[in-house]
Amino acid sequence: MRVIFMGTPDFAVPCLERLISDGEEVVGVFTQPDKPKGRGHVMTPPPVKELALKHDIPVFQPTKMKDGQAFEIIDKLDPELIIVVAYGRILPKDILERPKYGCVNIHASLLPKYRGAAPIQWAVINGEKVSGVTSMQMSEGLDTGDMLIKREVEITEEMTAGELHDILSPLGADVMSDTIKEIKAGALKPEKQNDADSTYASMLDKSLSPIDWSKEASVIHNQIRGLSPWPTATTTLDGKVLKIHSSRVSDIKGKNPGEIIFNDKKLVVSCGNNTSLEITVLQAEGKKAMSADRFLLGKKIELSTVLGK
RNA sequence: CGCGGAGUAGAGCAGUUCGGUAGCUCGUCGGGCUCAUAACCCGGAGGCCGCAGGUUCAAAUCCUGCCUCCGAAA
Repeated sequence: MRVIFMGTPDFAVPCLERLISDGEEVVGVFTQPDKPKGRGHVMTPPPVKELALKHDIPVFQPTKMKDGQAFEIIDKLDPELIIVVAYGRILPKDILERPKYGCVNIHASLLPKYRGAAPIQWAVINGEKVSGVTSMQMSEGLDTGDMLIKREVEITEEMTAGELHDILSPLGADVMSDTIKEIKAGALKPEKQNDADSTYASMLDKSLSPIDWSKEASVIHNQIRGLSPWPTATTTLDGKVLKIHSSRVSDIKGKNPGEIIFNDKKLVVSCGNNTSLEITVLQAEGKKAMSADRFLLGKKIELSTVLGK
């Protein structure tokens, strides 16, 4: 089948790989423009672009989708189907309707929950026990299209958003592959989303990072793993920012929120409602991430020190 | 030329301001104590102080260049 692939970050890479290995005719790849990245602000192509170039697939990186130029390109490529995975752009109606089989999106949540930009992270932050991948027939709204295939995975207590990402990303490729098979077979039964049940997962930013130690330990734990590896939960110690990468709910009885109540090989912090949280992996300014016991070897933290102030 | 921080024993750090014998915590190895231990006591090994050059009687420390890592930028 003649397919155009649209996607940008790592999450989308397994899908493009699968399209290629499934033998689909990928006639073009759309991805976000290169951006300055890393130290020295080196212009870096998105992961999807690198893969596409490796396979000599034409790459397009328009800055606008609505000015008609994108449509023109797509019209010439004459695709039967467009697959969209974490592309990061809204497609106008004329593009959505151009391919014979329309546009299919692979979304990293169980729709209609967690529509939007950061479904994986918000599922973890909210302490969900399950997540998954949904493929849908795209419509004009944001992630509102009819659902085609849905697959679930469990979110465990200690799982981070990064780990869930790495599970859902290849699962997305499976769902995509199956969806295309069924399109060919004409076997799909699109299911409408119940808008009343929908929730929206907005883009993450650093304003979500600071930890409020007066919240319960489990809530903070979810925040920490949901914001890992980016933008990461943070607190402060001696006026310096500490990134908290990983934690565990402790059964020690908490006292004043933010207070260190255990500093021997383990680092345990009081949280709200007499709960407490063990910090297991953290990162000081200018340093690499390290386990709490190693951090304590070089930095003595007195009991009753209060974090976040 | 984008900006900020950092490289010292296997790990995490101090020492650098003001040049003068390489330190701490932990690990590791050996011994001791103990019913026993991840606990406690004694002892040992382990370092081109990121690399290269310069200044100096003398450089981890001051100067110059380079390398690597982290942050910032989503």
